[in-house]
Amino acid sequence: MKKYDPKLIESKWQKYWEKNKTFEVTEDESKKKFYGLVEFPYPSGAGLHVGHPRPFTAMDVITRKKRMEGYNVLYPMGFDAFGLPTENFAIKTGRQPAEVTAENIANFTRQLKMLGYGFDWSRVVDTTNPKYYKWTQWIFLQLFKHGLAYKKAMPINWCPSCKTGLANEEVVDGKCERCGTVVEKRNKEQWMLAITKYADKLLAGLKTVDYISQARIQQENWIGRSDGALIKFPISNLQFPINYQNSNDKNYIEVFTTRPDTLFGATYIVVAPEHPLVASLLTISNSQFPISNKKEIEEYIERTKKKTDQERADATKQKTGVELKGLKAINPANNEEIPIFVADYVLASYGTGAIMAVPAHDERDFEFAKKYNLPIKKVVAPLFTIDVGPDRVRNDKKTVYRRTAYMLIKHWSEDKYLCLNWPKFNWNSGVIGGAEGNEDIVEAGKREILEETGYKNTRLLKNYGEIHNYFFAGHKDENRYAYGYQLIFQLENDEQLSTKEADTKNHNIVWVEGKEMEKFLNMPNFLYTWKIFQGKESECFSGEGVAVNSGMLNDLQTKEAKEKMISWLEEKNIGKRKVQYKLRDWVFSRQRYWGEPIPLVYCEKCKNKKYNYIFIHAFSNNSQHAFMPWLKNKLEAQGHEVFSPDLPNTDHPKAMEQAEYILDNVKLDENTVIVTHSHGGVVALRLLEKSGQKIKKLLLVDSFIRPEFVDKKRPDVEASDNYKFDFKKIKKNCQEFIILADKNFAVIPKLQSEEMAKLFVGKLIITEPVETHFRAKEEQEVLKQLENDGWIPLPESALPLELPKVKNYEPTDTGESPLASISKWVKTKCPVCGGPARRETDTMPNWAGSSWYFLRYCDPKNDKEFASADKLKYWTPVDWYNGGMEHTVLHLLYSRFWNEFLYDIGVVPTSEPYQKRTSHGMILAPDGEKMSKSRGNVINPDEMVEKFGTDAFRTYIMFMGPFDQAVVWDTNGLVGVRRFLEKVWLLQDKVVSGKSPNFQFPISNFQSNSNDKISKSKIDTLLHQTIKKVSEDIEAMRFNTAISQLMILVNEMSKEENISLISYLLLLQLLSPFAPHLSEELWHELGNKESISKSVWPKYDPKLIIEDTITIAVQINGKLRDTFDVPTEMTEEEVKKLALSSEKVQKWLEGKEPKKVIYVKGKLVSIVI
RNA sequence: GCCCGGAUGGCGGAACUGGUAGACGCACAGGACUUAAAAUCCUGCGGUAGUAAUACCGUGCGGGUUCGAUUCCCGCUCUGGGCACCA
Repeated sequence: MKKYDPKLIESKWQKYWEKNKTFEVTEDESKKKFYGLVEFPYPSGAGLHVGHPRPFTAMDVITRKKRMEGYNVLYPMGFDAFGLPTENFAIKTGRQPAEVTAENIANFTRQLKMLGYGFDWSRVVDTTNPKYYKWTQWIFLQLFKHGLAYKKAMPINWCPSCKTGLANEEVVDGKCERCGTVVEKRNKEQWMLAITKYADKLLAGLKTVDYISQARIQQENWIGRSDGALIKFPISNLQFPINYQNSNDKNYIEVFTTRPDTLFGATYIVVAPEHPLVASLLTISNSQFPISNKKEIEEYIERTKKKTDQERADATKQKTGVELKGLKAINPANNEEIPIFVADYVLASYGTGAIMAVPAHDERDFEFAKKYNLPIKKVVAPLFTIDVGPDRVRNDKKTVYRRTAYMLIKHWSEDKYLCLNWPKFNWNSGVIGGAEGNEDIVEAGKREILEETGYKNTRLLKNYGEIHNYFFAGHKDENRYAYGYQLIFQLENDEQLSTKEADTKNHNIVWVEGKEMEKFLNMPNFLYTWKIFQGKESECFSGEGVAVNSGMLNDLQTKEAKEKMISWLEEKNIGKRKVQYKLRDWVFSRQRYWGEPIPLVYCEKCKNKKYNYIFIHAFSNNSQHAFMPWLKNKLEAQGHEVFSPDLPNTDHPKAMEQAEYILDNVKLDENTVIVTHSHGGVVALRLLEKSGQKIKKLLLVDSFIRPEFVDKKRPDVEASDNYKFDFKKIKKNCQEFIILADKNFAVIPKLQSEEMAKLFVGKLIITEPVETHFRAKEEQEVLKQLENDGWIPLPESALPLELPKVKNYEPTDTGESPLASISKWVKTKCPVCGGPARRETDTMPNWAGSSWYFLRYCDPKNDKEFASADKLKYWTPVDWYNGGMEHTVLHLLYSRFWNEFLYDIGVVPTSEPYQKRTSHGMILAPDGEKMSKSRGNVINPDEMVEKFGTDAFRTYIMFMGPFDQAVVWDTNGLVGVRRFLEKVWLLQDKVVSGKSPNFQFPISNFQSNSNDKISKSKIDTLLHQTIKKVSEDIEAMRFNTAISQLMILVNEMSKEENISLISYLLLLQLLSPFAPHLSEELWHELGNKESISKSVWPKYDPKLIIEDTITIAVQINGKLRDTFDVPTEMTEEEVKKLALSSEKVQKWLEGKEPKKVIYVKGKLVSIVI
């Protein structure tokens, strides 16, 4: 027998697989597909470290097994190569990033091939290859054309010393990583992607996929849906008249709150330092608006600029803020005037950037209010409803409502408290007293103390406000709903009535030491009050309860109170229901060189171009309320022509008649833009069909193509047309279609809008209008869709827009992208008008290329599309995606967003890209730290493979520890795995039938019932148990226990004289996903001609895995006292009898009868004495 | 600070759904083989007491539920990941 020489056999089989294209796949409809995906690596200069192979090996094991199970397996690999580290390295060494990247990819490829993975190398992708990023840019253009990309001023990190923008990573403790200067925020116009428009879809989609719960929960939290309300707080002392009905944005502050039920408790307003109100107040002259502390505010804002969002949200730090002195708001619930603060604990990026502060019921507001001495008004009382035990509320008893004082009474000098013990009801409480009629609750309390305990002189220490209690009062045989008040008293002295005079028939008076109180009190409300008094529970109550001191909301529980408040706000038009997401739009610009150029140009001429607008209004409109007069005014002010006719017969319209009316009165040309509303859409379609003249744009505002409405009540509209259109002709006559739909689909059904978008290949915008069905009010979205900001997308034929090769690509000192200084590249022609234009100089973030790479793998060489529909249909969705914990939020969410969008525009077949998601834990360096070049603790796999061989390395990586947890690298551990493989190698000597040329391959039907009947020996049982365990463990990613089971099997086999060929071949198959080279070698050595990867994965025989005897444990009072073996089929009675008769058990029983004997089948007998 | 995980011998870890804690591997100790070493094989290996049988303690800490808790509940400590321009 040869010696086990990994180097020799590993390179031999790697060449064999490559030559035979063992792992290359094509679409094969006859087979079930399996798409296994791992996150493609960032090819850094340091090369692969031992952390990389963990997920790659795991998925290699899974896909090798799937392949043997008959699946058509796609397991691809690629490189995510744009990014900061390469760029910085290239700058430092004066080289080209492209050059460095190519080298790194070559090195990574060599290392990956060395590790023997079953990748389909013919499909490799590289995000920096123009043939790849052509499609990244193409997808961006689709996003842009569908209104999901927009420019917005966003703060960037700015180092005033280096004069460059910095990535968050380059900012350490608020200072520049390079020079240590304090980093500032600077505003810069950036491209944003409107991922927030997909918030609800991304949230809903999570319910349809199989993600590890951590990933799902993290994503849900990141999207962060909260249900609440927007509420307008009028500013009381500006000159504008306050009128809710016509309020405009100058005289109110709008807040978002999740607790509209606490509006009566809002005692001040806080706006974020970046809130537009603050800036506008500061620019307005002092004489007009008396802000007396303008300077203080300016200084405060200056200070917050230097903080990160994280520092600002840090609840441990003291909250700071400044009042806008001279300005007041009005709480619309009670018309009280309240102050307004600027404070940085409110973030501009969430909600409206302003909050109503309810210090009694929000911890942050509470802390702030304490610090600045602001009023705290309690409007929610905790509610304790007893629903278990003897005091539970009884449905068959009447409920009596009472005002009640719940009192804790401190001794006059010592730390002890006057308490009551109620023997009949098993209550331990403070003193309880009911109030009579309108009696003051504190007076009532004092009176009751006197009556019940006899103490005369009491002084109120604290009043913690209301607490409600709902329970069954046994002594009165009725349910009690107590409007409780939490009062803390102190006795002034020991002056007391004689006990006879006091009423003590139901309770005993007890003095309880302070430190015993928590144990003593057994009524939940008293315990709660005690904890507040001790400072163990916050006085601020942020939970749900019952509304109090809240006018019409009083007595309602939080849920109902919220609803009622929202209805009231909507009715009065001072607020409305609002779903708010924590998710923010995606900052898509980078001021860097090494990224995909954004394929847009800016054209001043196109921006200023004037258009001829035609407005086509709806059914039953007339000149009294003509179509969108506000829009006409705005567009005319910008210099456009607007034709907004009163159409004939609007009450009984005929679409064709109206279309002809327009054609008679206005001329269409290439600069014509038509805006329609509702029925106007039908008219516009007839117009386009008839005219034959090509126009610029058609904006369909909540329009339709069939007379089907949500309320189904418009006979005149149904009769207005036959609704048969020549869509081809219509499409040809208009360059651009925009469909604007009402999110609530209250008039026009959703399906119609979606259908139109598809028919016209148009941009579908779904938005929530100010007024349902976009009736008469000013709508920002309508204007936005008409305005031209001068950004022109490159035509598809101009893609890829390649990165220019330049010497100097360092960050500039203006904060602009390095590309901005290359004037040859920046200056270009407008693809629309041919005039001079300038290119966008920002590049895309690294996330872009990785947001869709899994789609490209399906069809990596296609130069007509990003991937063909057929191939996508066959391979997607990814069946199993494994990646790092560190990617469970951003990368996963971004790529889900892109895929969801591509699905919406009809170019990918599934809305969710990944069917299943798992995560691996990190491999830490031997020092327990993250491996990184800068720490100098990187372990290189080259070295390990050299020393131990690829198979040992792979097997060890899988054996190290639980796959989803972090593990520390330990090279010593490799020794054991190498020994294990040696053992497997040596076993070939024990194979009995030797090489058997007559053997039938494949060996899929090697079951106990085959001709080669395996007698049920100990080894066979173990072998089949191993088949079961390894199969199940691989599926559940419990690789470590799969391998330990193989070790157990091999150890047992080594003890045998002989082993059968069948057993050995089965062992090799089970081992092959982990150690493919060794298995392949031995497999062929024993006479097989085909690769082991083409053999059929073994199945276990259920009859063979059952053991003949089982061990039963005997516990006495939970402690193990004996064990014995019994035949598997023994009955419960027999086992119990056997257990009781055991000598050891008899000894522990000492002749006593056991109280209880519990039998757990096949496991143990538990005896209770 | 907020969100999501983790903690078991000298070390990596195992333990199905609440049922014999420490499988498997490393390290270590003793022995066999060998002139010797390496390799290999055998034995032992949580702690304390005891020659032993055995007993008690033991899964980060403090409580609780249970016949029985590494596993469930409450309250902490330490630690890993993420926090929107690292990938």
